[in-house]
Amino acid sequence: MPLTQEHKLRSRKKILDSALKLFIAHGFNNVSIDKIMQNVNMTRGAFYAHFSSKSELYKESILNAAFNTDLAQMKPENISEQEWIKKLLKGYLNSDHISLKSKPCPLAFLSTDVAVSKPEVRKAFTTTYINMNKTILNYTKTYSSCEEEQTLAITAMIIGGAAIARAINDEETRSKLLKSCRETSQKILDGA
Amino acid sequence: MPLTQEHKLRSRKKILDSALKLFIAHGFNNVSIDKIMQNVNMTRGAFYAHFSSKSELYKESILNAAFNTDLAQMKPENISEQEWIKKLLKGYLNSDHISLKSKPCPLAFLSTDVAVSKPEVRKAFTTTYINMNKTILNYTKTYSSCEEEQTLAITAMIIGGAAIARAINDEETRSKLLKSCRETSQKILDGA
DNA sequence: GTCTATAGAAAGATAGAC
DNA sequence: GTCTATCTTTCTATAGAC
Repeated sequence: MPLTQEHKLRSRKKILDSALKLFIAHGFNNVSIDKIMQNVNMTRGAFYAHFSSKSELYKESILNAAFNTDLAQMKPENISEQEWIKKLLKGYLNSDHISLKSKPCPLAFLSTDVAVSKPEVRKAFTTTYINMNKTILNYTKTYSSCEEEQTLAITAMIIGGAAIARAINDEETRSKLLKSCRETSQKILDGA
Repeated sequence: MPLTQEHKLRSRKKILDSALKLFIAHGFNNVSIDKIMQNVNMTRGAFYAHFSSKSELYKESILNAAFNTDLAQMKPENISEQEWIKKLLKGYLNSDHISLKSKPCPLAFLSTDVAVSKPEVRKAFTTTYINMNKTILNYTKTYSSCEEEQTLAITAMIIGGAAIARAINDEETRSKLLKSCRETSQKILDGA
């Protein structure tokens, strides 16, 4: 790969990571292209060498985020499917995730913005959501009678739980909510 | 009550309803004060006789919406608590609710916007969320061993389910998701 | 590929007339 | 209480130099 192209790809990746972080932290409309580019030490002009519009950036940053989540990584070989899912759930319904200290789930923190976005953005969100459920089902079906209905309900619960936990500003309610979602989702899986 | 004050209250209520509808349909930042006022046949100047800022309007429209939900109304005397909850769940996880044809739940359709809003807005959201759980628990505890943990998990599931259903643009996935949440939430309540 | 400069549009909030 | 007019800021996107 030529040096210039590799350089371009590195720039692109930096822009995508910066964009997602800012979109989640402040909302799509509250983040200007200027701020995103300043965050990676570039200027607004350079942006359009990578993306044709802010909306395209949004779509790409969602796909990039989905690719980076813990769930999208390979399961470590030394632990079981059941342990892996338990670990993932724990990491998801965790205050570090809610406060964006760990890799954020675009499904939990962007839903409102996505609902009013262009079709291409909603498509990226939809694909990410479907893949999340498929991946979880592939793990859970190896150790429980879990079917699609259960994974759809569980992902709704954990995505909803994370979204609410981030929106509310009462710490006691937040930790009760996260605990309830952790325990109830685990129960559904174990009992299924 | 003087005629002018009654008139003012009527105007205020119209603005609040218009605002909520538009905020949910297009997102907080995509709705200008101009559009909200045009929607009730008034101009931007009149807005500031009712609210000091767009953010205050947001807070008040969330509280107004919470007051108007089906859950906030009295249970009809001729049906049981269990039937009432079942009916409410059905109405919530319903395509009419997702497409905003029935009275929308601010918790499901505003979470991302609220998460990046001013403390007063998040406070209104938090109070609404806590009240939703209290109200549900008051009904469910009359017929099942349902406790706070179950209501927190169930509201996370239905709020999350509604939020995702609105964000995705695949009709088949949407109806599968809503059905799963309806059935699983019902099972948790009946089994609790 | 990245920069600076700028065009063009839109928004929140205020001032003053009626 | 509601109107019109305006100030001021901010944003997306483009143009052209290097």
